[in-house]
Amino acid sequence: MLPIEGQRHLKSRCIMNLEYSAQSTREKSCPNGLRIEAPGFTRHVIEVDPCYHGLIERSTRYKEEQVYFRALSQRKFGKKFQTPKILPSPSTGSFSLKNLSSNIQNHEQSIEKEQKSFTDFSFQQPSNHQTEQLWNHQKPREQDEKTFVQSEHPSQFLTFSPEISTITTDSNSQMQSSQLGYAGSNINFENQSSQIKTDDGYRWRKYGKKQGKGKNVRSYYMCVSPNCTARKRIETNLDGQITKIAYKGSHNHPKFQSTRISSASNHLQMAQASSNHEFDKFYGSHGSRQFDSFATLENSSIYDDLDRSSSGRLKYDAMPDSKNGFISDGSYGSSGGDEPISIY
DNA sequence: ATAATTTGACCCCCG
DNA sequence: TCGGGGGTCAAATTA
Ligand SMILES: [Zn+2]
Repeated sequence: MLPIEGQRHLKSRCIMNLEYSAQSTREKSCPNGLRIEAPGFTRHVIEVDPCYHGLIERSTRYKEEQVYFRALSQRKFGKKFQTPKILPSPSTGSFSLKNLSSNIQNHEQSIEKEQKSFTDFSFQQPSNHQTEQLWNHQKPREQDEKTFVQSEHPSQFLTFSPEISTITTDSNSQMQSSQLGYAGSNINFENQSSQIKTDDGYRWRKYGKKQGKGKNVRSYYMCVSPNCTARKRIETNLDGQITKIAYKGSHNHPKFQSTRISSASNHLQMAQASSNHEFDKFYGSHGSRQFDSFATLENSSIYDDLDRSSSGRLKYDAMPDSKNGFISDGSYGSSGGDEPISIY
């Protein structure tokens, strides 16, 4: 699944290795540059070197300890144009990764991973005071530490002083950076999915992900059944372990999981799945163990209308005892959320 | 071609 | 109004 070198897709991305951004949560573009939101941090603004004005419009999320910035925005240039050849830099030209390796020191790992080139922006640190605190602790797990050392320049303002690069990454790049990284860190998606069952008899499609402040990541799923508006939110900690699961809305159909790959493990569901035809029994019997919390949800008329007025776009009527519309499943030890919870 | 995931961009609330 | 957050959309990618 991971792309291999020389694979078809070539992407160009302008990647900057910012040490400090390791734990940034997300970024937003702002008039003066890029705003980086990091848990615990006060906002950071990255000033963009003039030569990049208009070229760097937004950043992407960080992956591991890095933050990738994309230089051109599709919006600006049209979607079709989406593969920005990162312009040969105004100032410098493209470079190969070696150069940057020079600058960016500690990330050998990362570097090697990205054998492609990426841009390294050196940053200065005008004022950095409190910032660092964040850096120190927070480093999640082992891999990170070695991988990165972002000690020296935690800065609040970064300035790109680009040596730009032309990156031509082929897909492997991404894999290296992101996936590898994760893989390296003990848990990777697959594992977790396998070891921790979150299967509740429904099929969900992921539609969003967000890193919350601190150490949890929330993944949002919606039921794949047509017209079903049920949603599920899974929170995981840094290690990828699920710490909480919450539901929102109710299903308008029986459980169905037929499409599940008949992996040995899902027998029970299969059974139920097969009976999609009877809607009736669904209502009566579905109460499979822990997810009964659903029951509570169901009766509520949450979904009557989806007007849009609050979060995001759809609005659901406030549910009693629900947070943001999601009702956490009690059985998941909704304990603060740091502790991995065992499922099943 | 189809289905699912990824993820930057947005929306909305709140202080 | 900005900025911190939570949640969602949807085009692009992948599978
Ligand atoms: Zn459903």
